[in-house]
Amino acid sequence: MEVAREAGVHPATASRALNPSARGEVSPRTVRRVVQAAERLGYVPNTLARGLRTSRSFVAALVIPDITNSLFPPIVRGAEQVLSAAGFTLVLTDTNNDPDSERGQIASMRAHGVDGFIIATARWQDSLLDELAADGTPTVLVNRRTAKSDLPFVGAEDQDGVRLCVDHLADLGHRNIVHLAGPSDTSTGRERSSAFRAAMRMRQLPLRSAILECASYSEAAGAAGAARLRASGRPFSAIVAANDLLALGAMEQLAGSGLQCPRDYSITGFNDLSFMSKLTPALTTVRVPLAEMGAHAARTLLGWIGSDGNPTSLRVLLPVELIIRGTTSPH
Amino acid sequence: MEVAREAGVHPATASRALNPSARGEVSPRTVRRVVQAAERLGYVPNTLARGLRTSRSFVAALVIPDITNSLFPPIVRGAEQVLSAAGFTLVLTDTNNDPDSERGQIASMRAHGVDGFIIATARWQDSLLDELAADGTPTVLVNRRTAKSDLPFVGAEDQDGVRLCVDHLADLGHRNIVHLAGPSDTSTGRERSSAFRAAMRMRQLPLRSAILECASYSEAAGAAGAARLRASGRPFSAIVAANDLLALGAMEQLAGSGLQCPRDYSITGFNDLSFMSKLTPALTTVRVPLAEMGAHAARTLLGWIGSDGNPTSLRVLLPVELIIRGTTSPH
DNA sequence: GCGGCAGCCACAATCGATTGCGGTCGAGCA
DNA sequence: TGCTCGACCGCAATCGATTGTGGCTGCCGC
Repeated sequence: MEVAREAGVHPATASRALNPSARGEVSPRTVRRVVQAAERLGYVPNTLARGLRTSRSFVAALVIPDITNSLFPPIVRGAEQVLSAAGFTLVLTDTNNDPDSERGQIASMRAHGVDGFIIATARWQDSLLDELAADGTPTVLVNRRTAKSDLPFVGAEDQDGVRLCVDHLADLGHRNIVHLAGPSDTSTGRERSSAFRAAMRMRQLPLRSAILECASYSEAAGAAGAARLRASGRPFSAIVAANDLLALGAMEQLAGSGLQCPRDYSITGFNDLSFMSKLTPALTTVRVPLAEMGAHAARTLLGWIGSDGNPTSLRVLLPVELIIRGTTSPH
Repeated sequence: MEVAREAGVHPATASRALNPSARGEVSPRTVRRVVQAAERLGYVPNTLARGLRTSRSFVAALVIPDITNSLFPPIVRGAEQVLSAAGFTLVLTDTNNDPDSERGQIASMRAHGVDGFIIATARWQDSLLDELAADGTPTVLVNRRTAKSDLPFVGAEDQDGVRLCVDHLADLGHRNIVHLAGPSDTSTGRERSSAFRAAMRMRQLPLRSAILECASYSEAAGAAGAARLRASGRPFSAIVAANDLLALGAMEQLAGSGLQCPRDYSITGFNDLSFMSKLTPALTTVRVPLAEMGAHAARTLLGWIGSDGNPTSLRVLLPVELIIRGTTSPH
């Protein structure tokens, strides 16, 4: 406020004049003087000083494993838009899939007085998140969640998505459907695979050795999974991959051993990353409203921060949609 | 330091004990007591308070136009890794391609006491950046630069890239090569198009109505450019697009009027976004070391911040590489 | 035995904004 | 005229860390 002392008033008065909710305690004439002085000096309040006094920094942190994975940019964008519209600043941290560096980053963010976290890196057992939940730091999980669901979570209707895939393939006449599952230390891996099991049972299709868990959500892991599938000799005419990258890796691997999609087998992905529609054949996949997820997570966080109390909703699952393209065909 | 007063010493002493460079002024015994007390309490220094006193926040801001454009995530990642290794925090802001919101975001960042900026949204005439340059805020431009080059810039050898494309096409026998240029309010648009002109002249190829400027770097603008090219009746057998998205849009548009690539024409892109190698036909394009660009920009910024003086290098251009794939063929 | 020096630490100011409390002044009323 | 009340504003503490200055203690040398 040193600057606005240019108006010839006490910093306390200037502070009140500039603060809409305390402006009533200052005469309109003084308010005018202060506002004009502030404009003249191009005054920007020092958020650090304010944060120090009020312990509110209007900063929210978004923690993601790898920004170069096309899954995350839409989430980031959705969150950014909501947050900046609410006057919040987004700090992004990319943990590089490394729990240790995640720990460090989150500690650093807290030292910076961040008001809350949106976390997209949750593992199924995640002690770090348990700690955050325990000490009441406003934290919202997005895309993945932890086993204990004591933190609000914004995700997608994974179960629906997988069922749509299985039904679609079954309707096309496929019976030997296998699932390239995601890692079991992620909620998406677990839930999509259990949804696969349920959907297959519903259709009375064979489940024996129909699920292969992949080590990570990457093309390399998808290729490795497909290689294991081939090596096992297990007959299959269709694959439900737990996400798009696994599907891509599997297709590449199978192409290497002469299997063409959709001539020799069908495959579905999950997430509908950008460019999936540009591939040849274009990938049949489940579209997830990623930007909405980010935006909704941000809104949930803002609600929590604003209420000073507990979060409002504990779990929100956004609807998904099956996008049928070229990688699925009748059997 | 209230917390470390648990050690029974004055906060000033604790501060010095915890500060490696001032530790000499405190007896080893006291240092040990303070360090132990800090560990016991799980002390994390309050960066706000520190920043308030020292006017150094160890935060750097990265300003990008649209995180969902695959061009930017690698840059973000490269910068993030360098910054967090140096103990800095990255705050990301997505301006949504809107200069007004960019102004607001940057003002907000400065209020937060950010130590410096990395900016990927530079326009050719950019008053906002002129202001930043004028008042000495550490700022590094990445990918694009402004007309006045008073700010350090980290980019790619665009000239080389375009020349490689033209030479490659000319070597394949193409003579009627046209350029889908980027917007002229970006440095990349201007420089790639002037490089195109130079390369064509070098090869003694016809330049008449060979350059079509696109309104933005998007698929839609690329499609519009291709439509204009068709409508003009200008003969062509090859296109040098100013970036991958323009190439994609053009290919889609031309496919709509029956022209197949590479049967009927060849085309090259620029940047080598992820998934460009997965298309059919896979895009021949210029690979730009995006992550390196981000990392180098971050290092340049850190150098500036650390030196308290002026930036070291004013312009760095990283080498590019032509990746020949399926969209170019002999004529 | 006393002056001086150095090592170690405490005091207090500072960064910029917020906020409870108290003081001043003018108006209204008896 | 004197008292009260309320509007308005200033004082000073506070948030947590940093840092220049000064004071205390103990040891050394003369």
